Amino acid sequence: MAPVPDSDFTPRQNEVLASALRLVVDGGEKALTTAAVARAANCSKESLYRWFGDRDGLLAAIVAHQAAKVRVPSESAGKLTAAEFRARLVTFAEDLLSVLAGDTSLALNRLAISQASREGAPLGRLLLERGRERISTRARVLLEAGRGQGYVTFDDPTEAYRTLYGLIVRDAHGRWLLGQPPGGADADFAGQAMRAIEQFLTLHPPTVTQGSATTRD
Amino acid sequence: MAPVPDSDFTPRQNEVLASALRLVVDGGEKALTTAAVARAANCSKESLYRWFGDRDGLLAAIVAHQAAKVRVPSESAGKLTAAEFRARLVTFAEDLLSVLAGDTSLALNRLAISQASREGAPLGRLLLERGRERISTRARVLLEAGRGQGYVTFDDPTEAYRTLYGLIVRDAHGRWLLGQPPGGADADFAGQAMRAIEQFLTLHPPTVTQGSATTRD
DNA sequence: GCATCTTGGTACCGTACGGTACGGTTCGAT
DNA sequence: ATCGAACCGTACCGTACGGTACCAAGATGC
Repeated sequence: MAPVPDSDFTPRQNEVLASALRLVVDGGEKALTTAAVARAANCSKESLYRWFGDRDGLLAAIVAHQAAKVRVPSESAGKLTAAEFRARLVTFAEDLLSVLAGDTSLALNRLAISQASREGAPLGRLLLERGRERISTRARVLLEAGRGQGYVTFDDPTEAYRTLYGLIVRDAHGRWLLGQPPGGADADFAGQAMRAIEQFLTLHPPTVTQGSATTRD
Repeated sequence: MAPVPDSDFTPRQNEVLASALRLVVDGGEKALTTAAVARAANCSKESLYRWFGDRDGLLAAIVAHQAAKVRVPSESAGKLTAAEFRARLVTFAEDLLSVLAGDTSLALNRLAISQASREGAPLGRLLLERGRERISTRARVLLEAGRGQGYVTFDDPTEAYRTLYGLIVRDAHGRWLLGQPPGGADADFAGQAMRAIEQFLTLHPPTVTQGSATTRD
């Protein structure tokens, strides 16, 4: 039961964390004062401190709370045709762009980045381990499945994933983080995703030419 | 002569801004209090406010000050051989990685990102316009010169540049911003640069096979 | 009814920081 | 020599925020 305990937080605490997340998404870190959280969540500051220790603990809890609900479709990827494999890649790319462009992702990344100068950078590491690492794992599983079928070629899955990431995201994430809204060509996630996969498969071509369903442009 | 007026700041003011930059590089935004700046720069808070208006003005001045000293090698790129063109691309890639991994770049990007939630996000726009835009312009000039000679193929220079950026930087900048130090394979800027250019030229191959100095694998 | 626990609400404290005022000093202009 | 501007150093003020203490209300057990 408890398919995923969300985190080690009680329902009430998760409720409070959701409120806090709303605050930080809307107003940035500056808006995330303990008093504001208490008011927004209808709880007392004393409870906040009892549950999360201090403000940093609250921040960490917010990140953990959100990271816990990053559900990876698990992919399974038992047996795929070449076209299915390609479609999975495109879907992954679209998902990645959607997530990175989302309000919560941007807000949490900004939060973690702004705290990254502090020694240890626990928030950044949390985000890397529970966010990016999960996503990259999903992609690597998919890539290795494709390689097993000869749909794609590479030596190091991590290296291949990083190239894939670069082709999908390019400089968009950086621009979004700096406040430039996803407009213009950015917004066409589907088109960006297809282009990226096209390029990726050009760099890591299949060993067997099967189907060649994709028309070059 | 004042080879470049740095900005519209007096030498003394630039000196103060340099001190402030040191502060923010070392200790993050939290360390950048007006009192600390005044102490580090041996100037009075009153002067800070007279010169820069308020704290936000100071932040903007710091960004402008640093952006002003981003010197682009201008490239000129009059007539290049294929090998020279390729070498220029590799150099650009190495420069880009070096800059992005540098302390000041990371500190200023963190600063601008942490303020990006504020409406208008003036710091982020400043960084985009005076930092990234300058760099991308340099790259686009180079790319168009290469296209003129048939060393590379693309339709839209901006699109091509973004792909180039993605292949060079991949997810490294994001990881660095989150506090993960440039270690392991990341640190090999030269190797990363060569790989990226190799991949880029594979995606945007020359129209004329001249020299073919690079062994494709 | 009574004790105990948890939680919400409010008041409070200490501090840190943005911003201002003022005295003293240097330095160039006249 | 004198004036005035710019500037440094410091003291000061108001506020906002992190963190704590205290009290009231409901729940639970006996």
